[in-house]
Amino acid sequence: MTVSTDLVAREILDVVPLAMRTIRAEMRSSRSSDLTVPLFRTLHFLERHPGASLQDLAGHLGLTSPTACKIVDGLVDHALVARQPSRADRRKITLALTPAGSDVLEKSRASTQARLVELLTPLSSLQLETVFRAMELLQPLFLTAGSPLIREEVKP
Amino acid sequence: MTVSTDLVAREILDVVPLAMRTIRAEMRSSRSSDLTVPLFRTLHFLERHPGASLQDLAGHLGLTSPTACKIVDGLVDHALVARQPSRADRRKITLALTPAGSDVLEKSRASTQARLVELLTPLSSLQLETVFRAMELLQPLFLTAGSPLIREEVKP
DNA sequence: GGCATATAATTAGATATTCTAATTATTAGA
DNA sequence: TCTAATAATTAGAATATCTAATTATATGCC
Repeated sequence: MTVSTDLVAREILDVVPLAMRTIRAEMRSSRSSDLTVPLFRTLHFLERHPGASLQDLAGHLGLTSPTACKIVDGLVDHALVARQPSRADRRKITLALTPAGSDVLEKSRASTQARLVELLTPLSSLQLETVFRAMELLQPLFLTAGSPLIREEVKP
Repeated sequence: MTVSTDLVAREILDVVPLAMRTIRAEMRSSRSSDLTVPLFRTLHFLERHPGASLQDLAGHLGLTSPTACKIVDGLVDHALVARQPSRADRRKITLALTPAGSDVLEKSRASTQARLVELLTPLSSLQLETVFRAMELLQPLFLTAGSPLIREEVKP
C-alpha cells in the first residue's frame, strides 16, 4: 500500500479533532478532577519543564502571556504551581509544580488515560503497535511545528 | 516490540493535544480563511451529514444547543449554511451547506492540509503508511466514543 | 556610569465563547 | 383533548481570551 502525504494529512485533520473531543470531555467529566484542557496542559508542561518561565509556558500553550499569567494565577491559588523570581534574571519567574500539582496531574491523567485504554481495547496488539509507532513519529513533528505566536510585526 | 494499551493511551494523550495546537493555529492564521475550530467542524460535519438537525450538530460538537444555535446563526449570516424547517417534524430544522459554505470549507481545509503536508515531509513512505493506518484504526474508536453530553439527570 | 531601548510579567478593559435558565412552537401519549 | 416531552431559540451570566498599558529589570551604546 502506498499513501500520499495529502491523504495522510487529510486523515489527521479528520481524526485529531475527534480524538481531542474525547480527551476534552473526559477531562471535564467528574471522573477526572475538573481541570480544563489548558490547565492540564500547563501542569503537564511544567512536569516536563520545571523552572520554565511564563513566556516558555505561553509559547507552549499557544496563548498570550496575559492569558498564561491568569492560568498560573489560578493554579497558584490552588497551590498546584509555585512561582519564584528567577535568580539569573529578576524580570523572569520560575514555574514549578508543587507536590499537590504533581498529584492532581497524575490523577487526572490516570483517569483520562483509563478512558483511552477502554477505547483502545478493540485493537489487537499488532494494531496497538501501529498506533504507538505513529504517535512516536508524529510527536517530534508537531513539537517542532510548535512555536506559534511567531508573527510578523510591522514597525511604524 | 510489544506495547501496552496504557503506553499507547499515554502517547495519544501526549500527541493529540500537540497536533491540535498546530491545526488550530493554522486555521486561525491568515493562510486559511479565519474560521475558528468549531465553525470549521460545523461545516465539516454538515458536509458529511447534510440535513442534520441542530441537536445532531450540538451532539457532534460536544456543545449545548444554544451554543450550536449561535454558531449556526453566524454561519447563516455569512451565507455558508442554510436553515430549513423540517418537513417531518416542524419543531426541527434541517441544516445544510450552501455552495459558498462548501467552498470556504474546501479552501480552509486545503490550506490546513497543506501545512500538515509540509510537516509530514520528513517521513518516509513506510512511515506515512504507519501513520495512515493508525488514523484509520483510531477514527472509528473516537467516533464511537463521541456522543458526549450524556449526563445523569437528577429529577426533583 | 548613565540613558535609551528592549524584555518579562502583570494589570485593566474589551471581546468572544460557552453555559444555564426561560420561552415558544410542535409533537406524542394517556 | 389535555398534559408532558422535545426542538429550537432568546436572554443573561460566567469564562476565557485578546490587546493595550504598566512596572520592574536588563542590555547596549556613548
